[in-house]
Amino acid sequence: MPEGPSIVILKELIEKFEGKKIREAFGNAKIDISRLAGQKIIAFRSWGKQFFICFKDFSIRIHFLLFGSYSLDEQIKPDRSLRLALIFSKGSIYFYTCSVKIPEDDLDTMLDWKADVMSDDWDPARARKKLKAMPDTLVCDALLDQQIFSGVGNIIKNEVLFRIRVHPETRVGDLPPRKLGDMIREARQYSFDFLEWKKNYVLKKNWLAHTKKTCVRCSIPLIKKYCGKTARRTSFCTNCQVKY
DNA sequence: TGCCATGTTAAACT
DNA sequence: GAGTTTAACATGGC
Repeated sequence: MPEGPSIVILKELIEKFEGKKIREAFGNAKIDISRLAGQKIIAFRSWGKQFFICFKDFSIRIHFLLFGSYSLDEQIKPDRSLRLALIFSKGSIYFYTCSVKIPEDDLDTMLDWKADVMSDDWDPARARKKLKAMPDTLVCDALLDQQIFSGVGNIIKNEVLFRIRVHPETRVGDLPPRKLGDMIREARQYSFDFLEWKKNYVLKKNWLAHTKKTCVRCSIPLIKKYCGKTARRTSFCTNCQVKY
């Protein structure tokens, strides 16, 4: 569920509730749920893996972490921890096992919208600038940095590095400028491919490296290693992916 | 059945 | 205090 493209899918599915008034709200989220009833939803916004329900004077931030889920217009699913339910005169939204918060700060001051790889405001030059400032960081960690590539998760990381044929333990500063450009471009491009595949339920089928045992290019076994400071699972080919 | 995973935060350390 | 490591959270798929 949690990578950026999945949140974009949620945003599209939920759009019909924009401008609608909440009739009833409940759940075990640790926020003041009583203030929600009667509120009109001004907009839904997404920033990377974060999803925002915006009202006139405040907003709710939903983060699905690893196990979060949601359902629309359904009965509440049993045996799942219901964090927040929003009931409308026509339809409903249920959020399960996710983080629910009401941020103190204004979203536009809190978030760099140009860092969201799925956004129309995505700014690759800005990403490059941020990367230039951290030459010692490994590329596998850099791709997961939400301040640079908001929305990129572990799947996208693995697939991008395989696509651009770069070893995950390459230092950012050691990447040739062209490869750095490739990484920034593919972080966005793969996210959109992810979006289309996910919509068509063929995401897994299109994985080239993530969870794979052998290289689709040269057939040798892929390395599975928990790379970098983030120590997330990384699959890569020591033959096809160059360490600069 | 047990292990592991599309993630982040906060506490506990050095 | 900084930077780090560890624990916690919680569900479903293989």
